[in-house]
Amino acid sequence: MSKKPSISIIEVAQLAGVSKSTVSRVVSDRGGSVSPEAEAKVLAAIEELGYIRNHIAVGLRTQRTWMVLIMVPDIANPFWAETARAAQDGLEAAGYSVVIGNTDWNEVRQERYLGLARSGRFDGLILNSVTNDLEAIRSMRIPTVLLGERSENPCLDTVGTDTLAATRRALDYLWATGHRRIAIATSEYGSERFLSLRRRAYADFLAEKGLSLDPAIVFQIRLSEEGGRELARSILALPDWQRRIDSIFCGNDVLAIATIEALGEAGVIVGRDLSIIGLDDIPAAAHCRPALTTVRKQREKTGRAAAELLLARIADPERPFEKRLFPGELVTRESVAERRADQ
Amino acid sequence: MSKKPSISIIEVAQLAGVSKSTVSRVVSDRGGSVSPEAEAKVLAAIEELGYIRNHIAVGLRTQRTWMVLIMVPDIANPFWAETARAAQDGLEAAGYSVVIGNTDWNEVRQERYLGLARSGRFDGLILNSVTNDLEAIRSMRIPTVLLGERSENPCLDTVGTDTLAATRRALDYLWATGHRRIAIATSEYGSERFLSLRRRAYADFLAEKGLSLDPAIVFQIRLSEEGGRELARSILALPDWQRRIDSIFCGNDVLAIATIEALGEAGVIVGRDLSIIGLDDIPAAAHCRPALTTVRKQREKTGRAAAELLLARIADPERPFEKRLFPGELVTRESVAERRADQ
DNA sequence: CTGAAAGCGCTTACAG
DNA sequence: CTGAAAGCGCTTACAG
Repeated sequence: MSKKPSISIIEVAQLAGVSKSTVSRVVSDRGGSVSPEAEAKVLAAIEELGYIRNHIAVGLRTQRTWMVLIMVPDIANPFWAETARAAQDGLEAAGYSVVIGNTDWNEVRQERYLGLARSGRFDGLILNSVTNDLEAIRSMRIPTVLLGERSENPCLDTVGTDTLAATRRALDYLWATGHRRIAIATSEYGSERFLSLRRRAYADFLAEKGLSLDPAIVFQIRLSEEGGRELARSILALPDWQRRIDSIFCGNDVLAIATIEALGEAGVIVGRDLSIIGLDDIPAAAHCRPALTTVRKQREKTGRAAAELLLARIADPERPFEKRLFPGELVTRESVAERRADQ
Repeated sequence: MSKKPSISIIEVAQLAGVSKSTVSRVVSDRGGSVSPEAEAKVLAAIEELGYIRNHIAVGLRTQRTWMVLIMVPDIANPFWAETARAAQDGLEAAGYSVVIGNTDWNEVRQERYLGLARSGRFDGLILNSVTNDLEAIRSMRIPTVLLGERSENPCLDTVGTDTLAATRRALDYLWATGHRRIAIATSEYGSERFLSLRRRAYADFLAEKGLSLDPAIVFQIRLSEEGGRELARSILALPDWQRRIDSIFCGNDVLAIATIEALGEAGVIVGRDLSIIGLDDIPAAAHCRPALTTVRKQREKTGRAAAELLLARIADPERPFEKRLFPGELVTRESVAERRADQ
């Protein structure tokens, strides 16, 4: 395990009896301009020496690393895992290696990864940003695609779900099943310029139905298991909560499922005492009890689209920004009760 | 989004009126040997120019990238996600950036990532290998720690759970609750030199109890949701299966939970008609119905230990190999029935 | 404390 | 088809 002497093209060239230019020509697969004999000698020397191309050096020279970084906020959430996997497929097919950065909803970590990108280590970035400072990301001038819409006029390529419409679909379903005291629980990146799309859909919905927005039932919460336990506590702590809330739209399934679980431990039966609807449709949504009614996001398509847009951006840095949003699809299961509409 | 002109220490040096050596001394944090005035001028120039250090170049020069790659077979499995997260904490504290590679149980992908490592992009590797060719990994001479014991005499640093003991614990519990026709379902990396530790524990257990090994109830299956559906099908396809199997040890929780689910759809009630015990204790184990009895692995400790061993290896490439195994802990829930011991 | 110079391992016009 | 040379952006002895 000692520092390997690191054999380079120079040694290969010597052994093969050619110049290092020639060695470089054969190892860099840009084909052409090497005689079969020379190539054979070089290949033999490479084999004999166990030469391995140093991509750090290649990267320095060519300004290309053939690596792409996908940054997600929660590696343990299957939604991200599967979206990343789909993107990975598309990128690898184009010759890139993909590597994942877990920001853990943490700005410091995100900054750290962005620093990596800035310092030339990746040819492209796919990320779900933990912050709203998209401008900072854009100004890095690294090909980037955003996973998840963050504003309506993007300054970056964007792929994701039409969150406004998906949230609306969930809310409409709650309404149709007779719910009138609908709460929302979602994370908030906290600037008024970038009011979360889920929150905006919620506000629009209430306004349209002539309902007033009760700040006490707008929960700002991390979209995680921990958030779910916290949400359950917040609900239960609300004086006379059953009068004030008959249903909750949760910002994602992980939160929804954890909330159901935590509420269950407190004796509240979701799907009867309280309705919960999620967003994502991760595998666990079908497995938990009660099974979660939710709005499905199209992970596969989203991931693939992310890869496509990134490849297009790398190929042409000047092309206009593109946004590709996919519709969500309602999946009804057991966590939403049917109430009489006049209740 | 055009190629940035990439301002380097040369421009900074010019603007600051010093040599690039001096600039380098201030940006490389090895402190020392720069006058306060020079430093101030350099810092000002950096600020004005928006200089960003190119780590590809640094990496080429210093042979250090300050990046570590963690390779896991299934990013969507919370077990890996959390273990990786713990390792990430330890590594970042030491100044490294960590990035995750998802091999998806795929040798080609693993090879691709190893290629990245070989070509100088990472200072260290933490991986759960999809193959048994540990020698190939060792011979790369890159600081590496294995996540998960693969053989008893390791040629690499290893951290993980004492799989032999953990499996044994699960089997003993099945025995203690009266099960006598115990099946096993786990993946197999397929060489006799490296018989899976789970399988070995199983064989030892049967031998000790004087039970014969029935190959028909030794299921070789991928440790995934898909594997669970396949396993359910295999069980159901076995003629007179209820006579032949009263319980199954599943190689991990993802497999166990998916199997419970699939069996449930076929009308088999786990915890009554059949007992299932898992390994890992992922969050879903507590949430599924019936809740899964399993053996808990210590993800946090494992991840931390991986970081520690890797750091130690990087610091001293010649130190003897170390193996750190943590015990598993039985967590009883609902998926294992209590049978009369004489049944 | 500071600068000139060599060099990390490669690629790429430029001649030939 | 092939080689000599310059250079990617940095670091690091070596002098001073």
